[in-house]
Amino acid sequence: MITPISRKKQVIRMAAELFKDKGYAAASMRDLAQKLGIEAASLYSHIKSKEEILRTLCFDMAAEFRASLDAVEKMKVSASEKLRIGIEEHVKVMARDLTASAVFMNEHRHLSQPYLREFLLLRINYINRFKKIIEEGIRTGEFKPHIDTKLSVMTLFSSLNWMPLWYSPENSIKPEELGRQLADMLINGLKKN
Amino acid sequence: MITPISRKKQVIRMAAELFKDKGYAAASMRDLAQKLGIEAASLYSHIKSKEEILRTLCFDMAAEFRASLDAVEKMKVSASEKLRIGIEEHVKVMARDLTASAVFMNEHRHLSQPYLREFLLLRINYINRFKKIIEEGIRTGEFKPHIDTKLSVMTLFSSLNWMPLWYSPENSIKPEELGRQLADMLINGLKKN
DNA sequence: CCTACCGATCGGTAGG
DNA sequence: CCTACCGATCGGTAGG
Repeated sequence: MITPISRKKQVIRMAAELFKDKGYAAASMRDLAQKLGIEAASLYSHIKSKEEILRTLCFDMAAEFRASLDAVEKMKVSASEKLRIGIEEHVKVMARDLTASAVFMNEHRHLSQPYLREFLLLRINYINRFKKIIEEGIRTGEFKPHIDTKLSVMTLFSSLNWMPLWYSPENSIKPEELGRQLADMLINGLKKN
Repeated sequence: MITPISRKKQVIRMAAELFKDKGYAAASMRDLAQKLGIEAASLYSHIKSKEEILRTLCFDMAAEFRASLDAVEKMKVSASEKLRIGIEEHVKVMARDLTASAVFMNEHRHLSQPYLREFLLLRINYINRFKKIIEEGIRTGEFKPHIDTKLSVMTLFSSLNWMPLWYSPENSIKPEELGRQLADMLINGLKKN
């Protein structure tokens, strides 16, 4: 009875690749079955539905992001340090599964209700926690007083969330170094000062 | 004979909204027909195929981005000024049609060959032109010497390209101001210096 | 712009 | 995990 569990995970992992490559709606269960070398109908002995796979991928990633930020918020460091570490940890979580991260970001809108609503709440909550860090940095005088926090935080997440689409750890820098450089760019900018 | 042209544009505009909201693959021609108050079959007297609409949207936007960058490159200003103006103009082009911009960014992958290949070439070309501006800024000493130009330019485009998904000009700052702030954040960072 | 319709493909089930 | 199959929906065409 070890097989069913790991086989289910294998199905989900292959589905993640397929959803990333073709998009959720354009990826068929027959495509997925072919990747696994089985018949389409056989998939349903491992999973309940196509959307169950998407739900698993999206909510598992959400839980990981949340947990990483929990740890960062507890740290007794300055706001700019907190932001830097938060960015680095977010990158680390994505780097652990770039495929699932891409699905999380691009395909969550295909969740049906009430899951979609729940997902969006988790996401806005996560974003707001980062926004509070930026606001703290403005109050303490670490960040510029005039910055638009909503714009800043959305720009931050845009940069972070697209990373899984172009980053490949093989022929590039390591995730830790990527996170460090990304944080440096967003906090300190490109310009010499 | 004025009707056919504007009606076709109307079909494309409605399709853009639908593709943005549901994604290209999940948006059906019957959905589109319903939005226009006609039968699905009637769409084909205005357009040749579903993909023709996507092609029009993607390549029209690409042409606008290209034209805006052409103008910026001709300017006799410093690299950091060129980057700032390039960002502001990119935002302006997007703001002119946020819906088409969102489709351009999120749905282009559903183009079939050889259009997909052509589109990706246009896009990599555009990105490389921005990369050269950043490299110029490093040579002239305006930007930090150690920055990873590929990472920088991808971060830049991530920030820019997600904008159509969260920005709405009604209850927020104007496009020009958004472009200015976005450029400032990416070039100068959040930190006070 | 409509009615009528087509072949292909979809997610999923029954029963083994 | 398979064979056999279902109802629904897809993009698109013929002919008016």
